[in-house]
Amino acid sequence: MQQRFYTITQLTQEFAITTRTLRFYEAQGLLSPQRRGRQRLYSPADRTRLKLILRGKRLGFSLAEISEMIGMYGKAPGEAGQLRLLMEKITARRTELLEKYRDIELTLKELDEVEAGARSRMAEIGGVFEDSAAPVLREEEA
DNA sequence: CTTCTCACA
DNA sequence: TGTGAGGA
Repeated sequence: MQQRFYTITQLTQEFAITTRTLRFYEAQGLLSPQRRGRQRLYSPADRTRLKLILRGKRLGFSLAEISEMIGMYGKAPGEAGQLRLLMEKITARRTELLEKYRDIELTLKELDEVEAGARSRMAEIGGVFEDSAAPVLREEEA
């Protein structure tokens, strides 16, 4: 293998993270770049690990979970065990998200009810809302 | 610029 | 799960 390395700043620029984040991941045991003197040198493998970490983060996994998932590389249960763990994590994460989703739906429904109450009360006292004719807009997030 | 530690949300 | 500060 040709040893091409990345410096900490190269990685921070490539992945839009800070040096402190990278060092933090290292302190948490998720990365272990080699050193040239006191400087960190990240191998292509380290870079790949970092990608995995960031992907895990996007999916909402904790660093501990991510560490658990990618950390068992070449360990006892092997790849099959690793994949099983991943499946478990995915199921758990989906359940968690669906639960939140239901909570949000409930809250939205309650907001509608409160709003309806406010509107009818306003009508009773003969007042008018500024936007009484405007449709309720709900923008989706990107 | 890099490194580290400590406090803090 | 990181950030801010301050020093080397």
